[in-house]
Amino acid sequence: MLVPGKTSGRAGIADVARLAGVSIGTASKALNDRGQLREETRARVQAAAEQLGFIPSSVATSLLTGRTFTVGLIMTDHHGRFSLPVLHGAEDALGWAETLAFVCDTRDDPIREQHYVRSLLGRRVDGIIVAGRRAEARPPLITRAPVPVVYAFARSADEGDCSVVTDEEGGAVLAIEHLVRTGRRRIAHVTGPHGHASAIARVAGVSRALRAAGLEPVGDPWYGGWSEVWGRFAAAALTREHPDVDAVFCGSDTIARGVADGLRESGRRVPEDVALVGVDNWAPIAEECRPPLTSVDLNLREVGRQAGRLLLQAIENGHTPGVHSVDCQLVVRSSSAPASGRT
Amino acid sequence: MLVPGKTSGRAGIADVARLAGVSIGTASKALNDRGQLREETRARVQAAAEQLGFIPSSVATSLLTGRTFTVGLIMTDHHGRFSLPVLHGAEDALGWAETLAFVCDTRDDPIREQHYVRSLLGRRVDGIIVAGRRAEARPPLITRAPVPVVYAFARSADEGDCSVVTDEEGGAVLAIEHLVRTGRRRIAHVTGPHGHASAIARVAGVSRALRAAGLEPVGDPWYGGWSEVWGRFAAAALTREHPDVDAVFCGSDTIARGVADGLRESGRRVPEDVALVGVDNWAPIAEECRPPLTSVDLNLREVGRQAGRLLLQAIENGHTPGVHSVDCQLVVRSSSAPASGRT
DNA sequence: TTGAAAGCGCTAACAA
DNA sequence: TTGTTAGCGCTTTCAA
Repeated sequence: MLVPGKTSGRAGIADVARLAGVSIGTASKALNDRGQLREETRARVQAAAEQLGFIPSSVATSLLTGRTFTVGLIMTDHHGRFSLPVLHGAEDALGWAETLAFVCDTRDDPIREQHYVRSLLGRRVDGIIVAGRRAEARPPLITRAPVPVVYAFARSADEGDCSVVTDEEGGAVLAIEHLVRTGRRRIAHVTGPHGHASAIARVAGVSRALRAAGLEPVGDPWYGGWSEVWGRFAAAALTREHPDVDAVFCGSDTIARGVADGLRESGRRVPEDVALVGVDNWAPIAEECRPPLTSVDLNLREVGRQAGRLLLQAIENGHTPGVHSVDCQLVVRSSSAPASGRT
Repeated sequence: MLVPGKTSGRAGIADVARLAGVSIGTASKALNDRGQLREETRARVQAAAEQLGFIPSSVATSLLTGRTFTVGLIMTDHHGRFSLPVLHGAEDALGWAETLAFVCDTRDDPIREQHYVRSLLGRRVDGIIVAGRRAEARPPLITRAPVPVVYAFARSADEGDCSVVTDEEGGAVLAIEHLVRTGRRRIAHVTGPHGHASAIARVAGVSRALRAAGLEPVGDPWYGGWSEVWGRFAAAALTREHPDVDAVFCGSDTIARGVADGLRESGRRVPEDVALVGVDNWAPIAEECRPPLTSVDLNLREVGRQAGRLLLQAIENGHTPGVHSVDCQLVVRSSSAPASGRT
């Protein structure tokens, strides 16, 4: 089955050495700028390598050094809305092709996850990033990994692990502060399912920020789904029950878009009568919203960047346990423009 | 810099052999079910491996066999709407962790692409999948790769390469046929920018299907952008210029959603007065559309699956040049329900 | 300044 | 049935 020595047509260092008329060891030194070599020799070897299109096999050096400059990125989020930005951030931190990432989509299946982890370990990855799909804590990897693991976005339920998360509560605070600063006083909160970790965190942030501003909430938080339908429904009910509402903070851009449509259809103008802020800053929704939606960006890319950085650090200098939190960022669009001259 | 022999705490086959009281060679045979061994020995070795949590280093076997069971997946599509399904399909074909994929996002930067390719080649990937972002042909990889390359979604401009694409023209035909079959006769086509490959292919499909049905197009194709704003604008203009229009085929779900809103706001009911079909079957848009949108699915996952399959085939049995086309699939939702009893 | 040789973890011939 | 050895492609001592 295994045919040894299937050295493809690729040039090896032996070919380079032969072409340059030096020994393999000398060629190695020349190519890696190590040791003491005559400049002429070095140049000759490099020219030979160039000519042959020599690309050193990192398989060989990995075997030698025990390091592969390779990590695993496990994503559980099938459509990638959350995992992709994390991947991009990780790529930033991993130095654009310095270290490469094996991406594994587990489809939320623990069996598959285990498979992937084993496979990654067999490939001797230097570390693993686990990118979750939601803000809930997730169970740690089943397989005990002999390499560092960093959880991104969804933190590990094990406090001894290293996780990077988004400060969702802080994001809500940002949103409310923005609304207050732009003159809104009657602020409602429409969010996703009751009991959902993100919803809980944001509700906490809303309360905190409203209290700090000396404002009463407009009714209880409105729990529902993450859909536009829910947003439209909530908008209708909200204007009926609290006709004086002048701002709505929504648990997601999707909800916010529904609220925007719902408000418009019940005769309220956005942002003149009611300001709107969503969460996710998901371009296809936020930018197509009428009007374009002010939104809290979860800064997932930065989460990925941090995760990558912490992973490299763990690989080089050991574990950094704990939950590392990344701030959200408010992206202002027209849906929250001040009603009048109030600033 | 390179510290040789940094054998981490991981168990190696030598440890397994020692624990089982056999030689390394014997341990290898036992673990790989090769050679003739006493059953008892095999079991003892396997137990030892189990106990030590031994996972064989594929780095070593890769060096030996010249095959890494690893591929590169280059994506140029930053938000992953097109590349992710391709990745998932590829994972299907690559046998869920049998072969692992390094995912590289080039951000459409040729320099970065070159970097990644070199890095992949250094890691001795068995092959490369290049997942494009649009239906336009793309220039082939700059670096001549000594391994098979398959282009997915965006085909290579070089006909000698192997590409897997979606049959966009066929998708348009599917849409028109569906509309005709459900009794529509005055069918308009609103699409993206003039000159865009996808738009061109779809326009061709529309003409073909209309001609086959013996119908006249309702005016020329409406070229614009891929946005909802364009859809809304087009809907208004369309109903003004062609009040008898009873169906609109849109170049994307986003456009279709704009058209849906535009129609509703000019007093047309969807689907009672006007049926609507989009392209992409992008859940967050198609499902949130009012009403939920019938859409042509590009079958990107199947594109990825094919690409993976062709790549493996190329790795094992050599190159399969040419453009391989995958059919689209119509996903029917309420936006195209028959107006009355006509079937 | 260069070459020769050992060895990374493992498999597969060959020897015992 | 088991052990020994060579070697995959490279880096790095150490000797020349």
